[in-house]
Amino acid sequence: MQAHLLVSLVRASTSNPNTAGVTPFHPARCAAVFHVCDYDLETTLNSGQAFGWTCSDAGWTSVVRGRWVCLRQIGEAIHAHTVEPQSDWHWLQDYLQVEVDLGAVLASFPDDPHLRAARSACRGLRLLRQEPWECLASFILSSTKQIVQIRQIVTALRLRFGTPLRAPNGQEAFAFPTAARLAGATEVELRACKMGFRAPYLLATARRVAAGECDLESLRPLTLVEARERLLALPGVGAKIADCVLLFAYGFPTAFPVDVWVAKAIRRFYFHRRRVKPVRVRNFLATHFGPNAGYAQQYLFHYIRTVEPRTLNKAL
DNA sequence: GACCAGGACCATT
DNA sequence: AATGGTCATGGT
Repeated sequence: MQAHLLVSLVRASTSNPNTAGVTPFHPARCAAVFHVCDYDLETTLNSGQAFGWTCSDAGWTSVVRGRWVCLRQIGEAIHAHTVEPQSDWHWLQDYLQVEVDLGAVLASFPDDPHLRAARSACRGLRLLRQEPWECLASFILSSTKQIVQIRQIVTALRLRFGTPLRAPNGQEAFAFPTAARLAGATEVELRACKMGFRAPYLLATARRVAAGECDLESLRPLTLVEARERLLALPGVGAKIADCVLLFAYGFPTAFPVDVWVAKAIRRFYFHRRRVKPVRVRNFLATHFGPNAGYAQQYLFHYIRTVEPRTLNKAL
């Protein structure tokens, strides 16, 4: 069934009654409200898939598709406001994936006890649709880093190399730096952002992307296998990071990133906590979780991290 | 102070 | 194919 999305636009300063009949909405406003159900914005923005959001009294702010934006959820409404007037909000609807029928996604999960527990522990958790370059670069920086540290590195990168943007009250914000901008940096400059041994990987991949040797937009129409192969050819991109980008940026619904947490969850929940051969795990992952396996992965990740964060290591 | 973090890569078995 | 070492940095 179609997700019932309602986009109502908040009256900014002056309303124009003459636009009725042409479009129900004022063509250019700086605020909008998305009515959503089964959507937990905070959980979603904090779930380790995107690293560019900061929370303040005003709400969650970041730069999406080149626009500064601030979000705040009140009940079943996500309020958004921007600096520049917006003629449409498809860029944000797409990023937030507000039209996805989460109930249908969850219903496609296999009905096993662990996913049932994960579903009730992760109410409203969504997958976003990020921009490929920002997602790819962020996850190159993610290897053996805690989520809080990935955020710190991404923030440092934005401040140091990011594209400046107008923010409210005459302030300045920074979008995630382009591949071209990072390609012109040095490894020493990148290391100053505390990314350590990941610096040469990020630099080399940025140079390939900036040089057009890997056109991230051209991956969109490819199959999962083809797109994965292209990503795996990039320096610093292995199976896990490739799958993150395929799931979080390109929206391949069966991409299934396996990090240390998901590996523990799989072993614990589905293999009696025993050591398993990688090929057995792969066969299991390819068959058990269904058409939205990537979503199931995100639920397992969030579930095992939040519900039992500390007892796990001893238990295993 | 030890252990670990949304890993990739390379050299050995 | 699969294990082990190495690579920075900082949270817990």
